[in-house]
Parts: sequence; C-alpha cells; structure tokens
Amino acid sequence: MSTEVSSGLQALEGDVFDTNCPSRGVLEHVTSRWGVLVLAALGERELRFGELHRRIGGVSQKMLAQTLRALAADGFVDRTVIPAAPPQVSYRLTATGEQVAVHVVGLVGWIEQNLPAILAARDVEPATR
Amino acid sequence: MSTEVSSGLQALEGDVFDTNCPSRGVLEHVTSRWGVLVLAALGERELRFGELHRRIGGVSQKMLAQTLRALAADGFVDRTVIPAAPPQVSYRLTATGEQVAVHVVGLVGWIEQNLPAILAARDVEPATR
DNA sequence: TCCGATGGTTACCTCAAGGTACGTACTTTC
DNA sequence: GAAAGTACGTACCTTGAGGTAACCATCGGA
Repeated sequence: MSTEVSSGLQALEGDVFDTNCPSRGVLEHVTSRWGVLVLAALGERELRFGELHRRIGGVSQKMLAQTLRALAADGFVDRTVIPAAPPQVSYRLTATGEQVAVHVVGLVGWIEQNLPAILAARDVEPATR
Repeated sequence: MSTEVSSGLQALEGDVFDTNCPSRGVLEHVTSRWGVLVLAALGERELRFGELHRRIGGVSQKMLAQTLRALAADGFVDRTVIPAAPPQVSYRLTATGEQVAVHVVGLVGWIEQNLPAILAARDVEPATR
C-alpha cells in the first residue's frame, strides 16, 4: 500500500534482536513497568495527570511524569495544557500511540483474562522441574 | 465452548491497575527487558539455550537463564533436556505461551515496522514542547 | 593431553530505576 | 491565613536488575 520505496537509502525496518538497533529503546519505553500501564489507561480515554495517577495503582508522581515524558518524546502521547487557575494538563494518545496501544491493550487484556489459569498452572507443575 | 463456570467462587479476572493484583507480576515477567525478546524469539521456533543466547543480542547467560526460569514458572515456556554428550536443553512455547507470544510478536513487529516513522517524529516536533 | 563447546550456577559489584520528601505557584475553601 | 488541590521538578537515598568472571561436568577433536 503505502510502501513507497521513494529514493530512500534508509527507512529500513528495525531489528529488536540487534543490541544497537534504536527499536530496543522504543520497545523498552513501551514495555517499561509504567509505560505499559499508561498506554493501557490512555487507550481507554484521555486522562489528566491526577486521573492517571489515581488510575494506575502504585505509581509515584515522579515516575508518572517521567514515563509520560518518554512516551511523548517517542510521539505516542500528546500533552495538552489548559491554562486554568490550577493549570490542568491532559494526556491523550496520538494516532501512532493508538496503534501501539492496541497491541498493549491486547496483551494486558489477555493476561487479565487468563490470570486464573496462569496462577493455577504455577502450583500444579512441579513435575516439569 | 470451554467456559465452564463450574462451581467456582473465584476465577475472577485480573486488574493490572491494582497494585496488589498478581497480574502485575505476570505482566512484568512478560514485558521485562529480556522476557519480551525471549517470547518473540521462541514465537518463531523452538530454540536451544545457545541459539537463544546468540539470537538475542546483548543478553548475558545469567539473565537469559533467569528470564527463562521466570517464564517457565508462569507456564509460558517448556524446557526439554536432551541427555546427550554435552547436555542439550531446548526451549519452546507452551500452548499458553503461544497465545501471549502472539501479542508480544504483534507489538514487537509493529515497532520494527514503524521505527523509521517514530525516529523521524522525534526530531521534528520540538514545537509541542 | 589440553582445548573448546554446552548449559548452566554462584559470588561479587555497579549503576540506574524508582521511591520519599520537599519546593513551587496559583487559587479556592474553610 | 492556613490548608488543600493541581502538576510537576529536584535532591537524596535505597534497592534490585543486570553485568562480569569464575567454576563445573562431560565429551570430541587436534
């Protein structure tokens, strides 16, 4: 479809198995401890800082701000400041962000749904050891 | 199909947004630095320890073994020892593991394909700041 | 006979992830 | 006028993730 080869010498795909490939960095932002949860939360709807903080259990303000900055730098999250009395800041996924979020939400959803089975399997199979 | 409700009082879904939910642990195993790559690698085919080590750039033996142990404990990876001269150990995804791997591979694949766009966006938008 | 490969384990050490606490600037509320 | 909420930034400190190196057991090959 959109695969214009144009005149590009570059625009090659990434390879996460290569230590030096920049995709490693992106992958680590997305799959970081709080990155996954931020993407999953924003996948539901746009949220303000405080709402995100309350929604994601256990995250500190510092780490939330830091994670949001990293995701914004990669172009996954859009930050909007509403200049009000106490300045309100809203976060939403960009078009690109929504695409990653689809995968992240899929993964998270699968884990949530299959959690009972996973936990059950943990106890049973000492035989394999 | 297989959705027997049985007599279960439990078997509830997980909630990753809850700090104390065990799904958090599973999620962190799966999305850990090396966990993602191991699942992605084994998503392609069964691999031996050394093959995995060579395939995943930058991983140490220690972390690879540790990651494999965690994924095996969660029932995502199956470990098979072939008692040969230098004992060979093979790793493959379980049925459950293949299901998570689908999501992980999807995510990783998306990042690899969209890497050029992501990197390009990084440089351009200093306006948003 | 010594080397190297296989698939680890263990001890040791380092650095960065991440938590706590406090500062900020402004406003509403009691 | 003091406290509380909003959205952070920063300094400080702890913990654990993760790297390095050495060791082990066995076998085939040079």
